[in-house]
Formats: sequence, C-alpha cells, structure tokens
Amino acid sequence: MQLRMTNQREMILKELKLSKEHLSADELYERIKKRMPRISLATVYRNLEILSEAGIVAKLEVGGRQKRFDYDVENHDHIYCVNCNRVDNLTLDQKPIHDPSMIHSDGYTITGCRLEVSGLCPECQKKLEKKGSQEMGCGTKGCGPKPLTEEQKSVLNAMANCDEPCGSKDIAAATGLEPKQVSCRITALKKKGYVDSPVRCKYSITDEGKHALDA
Amino acid sequence: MQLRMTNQREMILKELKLSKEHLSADELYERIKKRMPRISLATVYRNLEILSEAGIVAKLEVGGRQKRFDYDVENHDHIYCVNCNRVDNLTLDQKPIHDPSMIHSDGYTITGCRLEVSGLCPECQKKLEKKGSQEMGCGTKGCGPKPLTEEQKSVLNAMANCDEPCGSKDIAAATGLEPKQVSCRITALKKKGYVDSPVRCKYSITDEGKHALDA
DNA sequence: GCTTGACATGATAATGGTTATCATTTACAT
DNA sequence: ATGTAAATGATAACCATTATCATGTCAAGC
Repeated sequence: MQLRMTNQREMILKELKLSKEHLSADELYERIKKRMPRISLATVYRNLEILSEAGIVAKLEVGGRQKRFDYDVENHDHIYCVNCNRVDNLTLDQKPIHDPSMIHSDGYTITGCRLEVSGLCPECQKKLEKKGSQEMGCGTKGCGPKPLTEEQKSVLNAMANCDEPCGSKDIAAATGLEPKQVSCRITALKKKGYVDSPVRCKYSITDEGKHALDA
Repeated sequence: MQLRMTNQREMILKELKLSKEHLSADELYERIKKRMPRISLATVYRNLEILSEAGIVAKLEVGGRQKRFDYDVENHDHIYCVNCNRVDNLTLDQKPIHDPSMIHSDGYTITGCRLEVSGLCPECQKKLEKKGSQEMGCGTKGCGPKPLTEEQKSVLNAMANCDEPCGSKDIAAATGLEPKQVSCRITALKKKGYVDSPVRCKYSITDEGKHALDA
C-alpha cells in the first residue's frame, strides 16, 4: 500500500496549510470546491483520514462535534468554542502534562494526551451580549432564520395581528386550530426565540419572529 | 421554566448513579428499558440534556464519538479508549492545570478545562493481541461479522473453492462477473479482513472470510 | 507501447448518533 | 378541581461520516 500524490490530495494539503486554521472536512470542501469544482466531499473525508493516518496532518477530535484537521502535527493543546465549535490553539504559562508516566490508568496503553479547554470565542460572546439570554447555538453554517412549518407560521401570523400579548385561546380562535395544537406550536416558537411570554400565559411575537415571517 | 421530577427523570438519575460508569444515552436507555419498557430513547436524550444543563449531571464530550454522562459533576479528568470509546476516570501524580488564569486564549471566556488522555483499554489490548494487526474497530455494539453484498459473497465463494491463491481473472471466470467488478469487490473484502494477498495480484480467502460465508 | 492491477475518484446510498416535531399525557400552581 | 406549562412517546428529520461501486489514472513489467 503506497500513497499517491494526486491533485486532490495536494489541494487538500495546500488549502489546509494556507488557512492555518483548524478546518472541518466540509469547510475544507467548500474552499477547495472553488478551485476544483468537481471534487467530491467523500474524497475530502477519505483523504483527511488517510493523511492523518500517515501522520501528515493531525486529526482533532475536540469538543464533541465534527472532527477538525490541523496542518501542524506537533502535539499541542486546544481551546474550543462551546457555541460555534471553533477551535484555536492554546498557550499556557505552565507546561501541561504530556507525560504518560504521570498517569495512572488501570491498564490503559496511552496513545495521546492533551489539555482540552472549552469556552466562548470572542465573536460568540458579542452575539450573546447583543441577544441577551437568547438561545443561539449558531454554528459556522445553517445560521439564519430557522424554517417554520405551516402551522407555526399561522400561529405567528395571528400573534403579529395582535397588538397586545394574547392568550392561546385567542390564537386558537384566530387560526382555527385546536387549542391543544396551539400550545404545542407556541412552545416550539418560544424555543426558536420567535415568541416571548411577557406575562404568564400571554404571548407576543418577537422581532425575530416578525423577521422570520417576512423571510 | 421549571423542572419537574417525573418518574422517567428519577429513573435516569437513579440508573446513572447506580452504574457509576460513564454511560452513553443509548446504554442508559437499554438499562432503563428493563424496568420501564415504555420509555422513549428521545426522553433519555432530552432529559440528559436538561439535567446536564441544570448541573445535575455532567455531560462528557470525550473522544469524538457519542456523548457520555457522569453522575459525578465534580470537574475531573478522563481517559478514553480509541478503539471502543469506553471512558474512565483518571488519577494523576501531579495535579493538572485546571486554572483559567494559566491560559492565554485571545479573548475566549473559559467555561471548562480538563486533561483528555486517549489510549487502549485493557480489553481492547487483549483483543488486538489475539487478532494480531487485524483491524477491529469493534465498539460496544454492532460487533460481529459485517454484512456482505451478494457480489461479495460470490467472489468469496469462488476463492473458497480455490485451493491456492488465485488472480482476479480466475475469479471473474468463476463468478461470471466483469473483471473490473471483481477487483472492486476484492478491495472491499480485503478491507474487511476477509481476503488476503499473499503474493502480489494473488488472493486467498482468510479464516475470517470463511467464517463470514458460513454465517 | 500495451496490459494489468493497485490505488483514487465522484456520486450516492447507508449508517449512527442526535435533535425536532407534534399529539397526547402528566404534574403542578392557583 | 382545573387550566396551563412541561414532559412524554413515537417518529421523522438532521448532520457528520462511512461504505459501496463504477469509473478513472498511474506505474511497473512484459
């Protein structure tokens, strides 16, 4: 089994080196596609796996979402954003433990060791400040208004036509939906941040909700 | 928003405390189902999320596969098996860094910090010794012979009927498949460990391969 | 220079873990 | 006791990743 340096592989390495970021497979795919439109996402995954197996790039499994890949194969520590899953390098005042002999592990054979720090990256901090305690969970992609079902839209519309906070019965009447169905929809909309409950049992549409309706 | 203590939630907490392991959502689900057969996997996921958000259990995102949950919410370090993804606690001779002030992170707000060690757990070491350099990647479930397509089976059968290593042309003739299709199937079978290539361009079925055919 | 088979690719189906939706049920504050 | 928010179970949808396979390309040997 020997490795061939194909154009695709070369491109993957070049792009990874260029960015010096800790890109995920699909981010890398998006960048490469600009210059090599026919490349397949599978090829990117496959080659990142092969190249990391060969020790040419480093595979990072940090923070529980997608894998990320690093052109720098030296063992170093990372910090990741719990909100957007971005990964950055870490600098420490004190050298962390990277020595297997320090570790008591009841029979494990140790293959790797690193400090993993979680936090909120600067951008996500800003976003959260703006939005208050608003949920966001807005990663690198798929950000932007979330899709609504027809029922959710009609509930939102009913609220938009109401000047003051209204109860679920008013909305049931306005939409023709069953009261039970209305409260389900309200819950879903509240979770998305499109509906607010200024008073107990009274609901009103938020700015985000209005925006979502327009879109 | 307030939390209610439902039977399901109580059961999840009890079972997690009982095991004192670092269970994944589906492992927990399997255990709870024995005493509460109508519980839904979604409920387990939902509640683990809610309980960890509330700080009642700890969510571990270790090693890039499934999330695991810990009844012990104290900040401590873990070692995980790269093969079976099992997670264990770690004891260290020297206290690791858990102090955010040691960390330079260019604007990150730090929310957590722990040492993450990877290795091979005792059981997986034994398995690997037995199997030699055989691939295994056999996690907690879905272990056992991998399914074969009809074409793969017929290629394997042809090999089984051959006493000595044979070329892909022989197999093409024996199976009636196109030569090109044969080499594809051989590649797949080799990856599964069912076919070996003792000489370049000559293939023979392995013991695992025979076993897979019988099954 | 042609053949042959190993290695790669692109397209796409399949998988595994997890989350979202929604009708229904349950628990709790009043 | 009752009304409403919260929780549940069933299931569809989702996302990242892996597997499959037809096809394409490279490199070595005749």
